[in-house]
Amino acid sequence: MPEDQETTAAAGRSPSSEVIAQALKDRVLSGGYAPGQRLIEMELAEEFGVGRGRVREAFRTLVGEGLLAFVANRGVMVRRFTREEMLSIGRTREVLEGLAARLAAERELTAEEQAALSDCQARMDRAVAADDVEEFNRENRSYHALIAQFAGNELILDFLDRARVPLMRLQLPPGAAAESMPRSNRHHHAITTAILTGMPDAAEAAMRAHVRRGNQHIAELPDEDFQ
Amino acid sequence: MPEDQETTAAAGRSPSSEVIAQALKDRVLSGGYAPGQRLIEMELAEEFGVGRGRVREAFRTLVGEGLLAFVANRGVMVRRFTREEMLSIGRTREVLEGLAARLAAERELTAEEQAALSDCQARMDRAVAADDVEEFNRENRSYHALIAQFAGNELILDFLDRARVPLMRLQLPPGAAAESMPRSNRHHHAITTAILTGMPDAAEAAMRAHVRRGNQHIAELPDEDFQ
DNA sequence: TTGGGTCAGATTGTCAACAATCTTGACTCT
DNA sequence: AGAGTCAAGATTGTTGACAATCTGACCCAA
Repeated sequence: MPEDQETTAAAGRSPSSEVIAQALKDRVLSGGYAPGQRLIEMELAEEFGVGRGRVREAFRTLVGEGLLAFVANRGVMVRRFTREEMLSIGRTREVLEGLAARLAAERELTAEEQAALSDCQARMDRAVAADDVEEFNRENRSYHALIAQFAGNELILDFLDRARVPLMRLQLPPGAAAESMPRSNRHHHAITTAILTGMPDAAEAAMRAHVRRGNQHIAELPDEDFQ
Repeated sequence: MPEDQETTAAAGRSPSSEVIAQALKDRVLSGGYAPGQRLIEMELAEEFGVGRGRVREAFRTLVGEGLLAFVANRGVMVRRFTREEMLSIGRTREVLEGLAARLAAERELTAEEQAALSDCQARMDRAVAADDVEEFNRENRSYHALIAQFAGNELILDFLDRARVPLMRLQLPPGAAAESMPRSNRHHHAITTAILTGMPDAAEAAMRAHVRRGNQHIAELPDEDFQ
């Protein structure tokens, strides 16, 4: 991967441990690394053009954040989840996304924020009309990220990042398969309306129901999807 | 602190980075280190009898877990929270504790688990009757820990650990001051009953109300408590 | 006094070398 | 063939030494 080399190593001279941690985090969250994949200190040290110590420290940060798993004398690997764990995590995601929706509805959103939410909703509507699953998934991700951001609560953002890790493994946001796309978008409409009209209870309830429906989707996946 | 030296350094030969991280974590959570206090690599390296690298890696883990704050070229310090941050975190804690109560109520608790919960409740009752704030605080902590454990969801345990960090700073669980002790315990009774009788909705609602009331307490603290 | 400059000590940042451990594959013996 | 053994290579664990940076005290001039 030579172009990757250029973007990461050649850019700023000698990236700090934090920069490396962020780069690795992005790769894990975007699915660049597969779950269970082992990360080799030396390889990454060479790729980033630094000593092994810096890579080790980046590893430790990500272990603390729960993205990587550490085994003594074997190094780190991208954390892997069983179906039960994913369902547990999904349950947690349910209340956190619900809280984010509530907080967004409680806040006085700025005109720009309201527009951003409406625009995102409109793009999802178009994607559903065009039956474009890819586009819908993209916008769906933005939609949830937007709401979490509007909540204005740093910890929720952190926690949701972590709670979304296992979803990457399934490539697509749960419940966004072709058949469930229209239903998912109906949920979105209920949430969008509740937030824009300032109804916290309704926003939280709608979001929780929405996420719960997605988790149900995970429960129904065949065993093969979990190795 | 010479006796501390003995308990940590002299015990097992050369503690690993993880052991050091755990030891530091305990000190932060138990108030052994004050918020804002700077931790010096060399000091700790000598105390534990290891090189600086191991201490640095322990630091990085704790930064990832949100216990320590890192500043480039200045090292780490025990993380300090503003009142706003504490309220944001409290809000998150509200839904997480609520979910834990719900999951505990949804599960079929074993006889032992039911007894443990009842016993804890009884001890709190006695503490209230005896007007023993110290004892009530201790049992209150056990009570919440017990419920989180009964939820059987690893991630909630992790998240709640993190969300409870800023409370340590205030020495006592919020809402457990002498005057609010009876009210706090009335809440506990509602929660205990809902869990033992298998009423998830009631358990979650009661727990959320309980935690929210505690957060209100934080909002009313004088500015001096936040430095 | 006050503002700024500068220097020494303290502390963190970084690496490369060596030690310890694990993994792999070939080899042997039954 | 199968199981056990061993050695070589790969990878992680650890440290000490040196470089870079920050902090605070001191000094001097306006």
